[in-house]
Amino acid sequence: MASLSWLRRQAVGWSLVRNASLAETMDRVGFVQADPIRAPAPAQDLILRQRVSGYRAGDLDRAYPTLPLEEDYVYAYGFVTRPLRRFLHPRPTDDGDGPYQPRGLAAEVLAFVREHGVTHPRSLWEAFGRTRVVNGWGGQSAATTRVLEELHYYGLVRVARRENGVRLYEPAPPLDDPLDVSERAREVALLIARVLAPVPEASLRAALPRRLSRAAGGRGAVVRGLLATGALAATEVDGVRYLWPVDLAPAEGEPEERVRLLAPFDPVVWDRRRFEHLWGWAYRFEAYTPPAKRRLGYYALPLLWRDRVIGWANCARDPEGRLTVETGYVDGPPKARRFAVALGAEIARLETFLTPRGGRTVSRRPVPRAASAATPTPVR
DNA sequence: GCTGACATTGAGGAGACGGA
DNA sequence: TCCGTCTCCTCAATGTCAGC
Repeated sequence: MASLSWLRRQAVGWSLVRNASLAETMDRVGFVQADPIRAPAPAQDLILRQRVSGYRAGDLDRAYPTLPLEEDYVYAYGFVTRPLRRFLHPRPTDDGDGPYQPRGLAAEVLAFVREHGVTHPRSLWEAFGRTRVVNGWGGQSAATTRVLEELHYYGLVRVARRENGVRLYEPAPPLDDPLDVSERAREVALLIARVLAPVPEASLRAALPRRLSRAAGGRGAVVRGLLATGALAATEVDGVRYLWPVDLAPAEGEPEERVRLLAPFDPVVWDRRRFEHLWGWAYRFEAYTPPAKRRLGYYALPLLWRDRVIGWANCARDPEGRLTVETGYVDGPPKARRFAVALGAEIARLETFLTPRGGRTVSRRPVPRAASAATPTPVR
């Protein structure tokens, strides 16, 4: 019979597997969410450092052009393995009226990219001007950049590489023989279920691509189909139904005695519904919260001890370039000395991860500090 | 209760540019 | 040449509300 502790064990054990290489890890996980905020490093790097031996910040960007990877949107924006492209594309349009057809500026920009090859967004300014449009976050972006994003979303261009975080696009190869839409929806659902396993059924449904699922009979039908064929296993704990791909073998034994500072978008903590059920408190990502209303910090990293998320940490560089790590705890820090040792080891690993390859460590000594942030309300 | 639509919120880094 | 300023790019998560 499954229990909350069993779920915690699987949530950590299934996700935080360590592989020798980046390619091996990407093959196993299939998808890694991206976020550009560097506090102290982009989310994709913070996620991969927990899963790839010897990983350093920026390794993914450096390896991307040589690995069979794509940037794409699954349940969030991130990096996927290339074989998944045929499940994600062609994307249905919102009106359901046939495949996406670029018009106007989009058609002109697509023609430009097809003619010139790898294209920096800035190089479009000369040809198409610098008209500004409101972006999805209320800010302003170049109209041509927004069009590139649209063409990328619909699979007509791909990200060739990044320069200082800026995406350079090139024409995407055409899709051979598009697959049946129901098969695509099932494969995407299985991918998401694997990344987030064990995942509450409601969370899995909410994460499925809306238009693709609708074309396949609806989100509920996609999940029911996977359960009916035995591709997904299920159990219920506290009235919450959890699902996972049936080929995942349950993790056995005691959780590793280790502290991990996770990315806000790490699969272990991504689903806030599951987070509150498994660990009994509400973690919130507050980069988009007004400073006066923040309780955990601008970019609080969930702090995992063994198989429990017991607090959070904010990392920054002080004026001398030293890494500062400010921790906070829901119920105070564990008293055991081995916790303090494990936290120190994690901070040292973080410092190494942030050190450029072939470069020198910016700071000699990390500076851990206790947080004075308000304690979040436990979930009842 | 579920779903979808919609509004709201910001920091870090790079490059261009102009003045000292 | 240096430095300060400005502009641009990067990214979803979250809460609320309406409709079913």
